[in-house]
Amino acid sequence: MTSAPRSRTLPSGEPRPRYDQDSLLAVAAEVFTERGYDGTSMEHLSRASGLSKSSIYHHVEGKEQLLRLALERALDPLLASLNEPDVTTGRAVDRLHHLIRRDVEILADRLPYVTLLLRVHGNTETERWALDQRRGFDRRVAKLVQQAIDEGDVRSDVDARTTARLIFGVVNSLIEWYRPGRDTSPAELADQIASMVLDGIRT
Amino acid sequence: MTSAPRSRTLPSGEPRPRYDQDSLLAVAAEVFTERGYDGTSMEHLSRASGLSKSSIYHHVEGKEQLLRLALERALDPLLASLNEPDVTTGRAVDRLHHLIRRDVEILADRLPYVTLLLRVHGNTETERWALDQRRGFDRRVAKLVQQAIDEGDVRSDVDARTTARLIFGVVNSLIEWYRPGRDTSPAELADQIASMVLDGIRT
DNA sequence: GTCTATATGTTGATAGAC
DNA sequence: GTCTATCAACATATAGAC
Repeated sequence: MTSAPRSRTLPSGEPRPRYDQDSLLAVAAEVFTERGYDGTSMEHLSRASGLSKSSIYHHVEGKEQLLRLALERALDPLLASLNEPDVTTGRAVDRLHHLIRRDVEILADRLPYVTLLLRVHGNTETERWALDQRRGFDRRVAKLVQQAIDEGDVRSDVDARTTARLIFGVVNSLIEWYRPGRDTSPAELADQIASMVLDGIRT
Repeated sequence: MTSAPRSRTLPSGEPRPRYDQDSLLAVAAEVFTERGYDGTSMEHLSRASGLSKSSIYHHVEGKEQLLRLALERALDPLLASLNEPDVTTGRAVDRLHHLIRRDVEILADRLPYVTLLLRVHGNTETERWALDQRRGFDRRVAKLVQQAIDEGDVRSDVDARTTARLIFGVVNSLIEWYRPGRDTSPAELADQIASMVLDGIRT
């Protein structure tokens, strides 16, 4: 698991992330991702982290808080991507292009966290919250696609909502097989995908 | 999938739901699909089916057998689609077109079963078996894409394996939102998707 | 901050009456 | 074929010593 420098003073604004909580979170995301949230017991997390079960409770309130923190690791950059300059200015089809590239990069960068996000079932309050955040994201992408259709750059024989869903169907499917390091670089992959997707949807 | 009571008329008194293995399976697939396999307890299945837990054990050996039967409902037609005449004769790009159309139809027809298949984590023997079947399917699709590249009909700047994965990334993402009846007809959807995908990957 | 030991509830599965 | 009652195993979480 990744280790982070511990004693550096961080810029104010966010509560100082605790080293132990962070590395525990990385382990938890990996195990949740592999076994599913429900299929993961505190015993599994204990073995994977090398901590006893009760020591884990020293760092986090419980299993569900680990889930929430891990999901935020995926949701924060994804939601932020919608507000980046490249995605908020210019022709809609170009903004869409940037968004696709950006989100492939985020997915590659935060793979276990995004994988977790995409596999969540609405069994707990935290899971339902995550699903709700995803829906909000999807809605905003659909709006962008609609704009691109209105501007005449994207085919209009398929409706915007469907097109938006298919686009992120492709992007999100990366979690099933993409492994940074082993496969193409994130930037190159992002180019290939954006190119294929746009060839498929353009007028 | 609706939890179908037996078609037979029941003896006098209350219309107690009677189940055979098939209708129980439909309920199980629905609940597994909604809550995840690990997140589903026999108690959940009991409530959803109207049977007591122990009555469920009269029909099936246990929870994992329900999973296996449900997964076969998805895997059988998917694997069979690879051997259909339209998919085994002619130019590779056309066979690919047929395969995409066919699998969108299968997905629409067996939605809860395919959804379950695509969400499985390798925690149990049955789950690992399903993952293995999926890998075999993917390999055969990748071969077909490679043929289409060799025949000059599909772009060669992205490798066959990646292209195959992206194609079924789109198709499989349907489980996230497609609902037969509410949305476009399966045939129409299959056309739209095949069209977009092929526009994206053709030379 | 870590551990062992344990409280308390839920799980998949079984026994046996009707 | 259905049910109620029950089990052993395992779940999340806590107590308290070091």
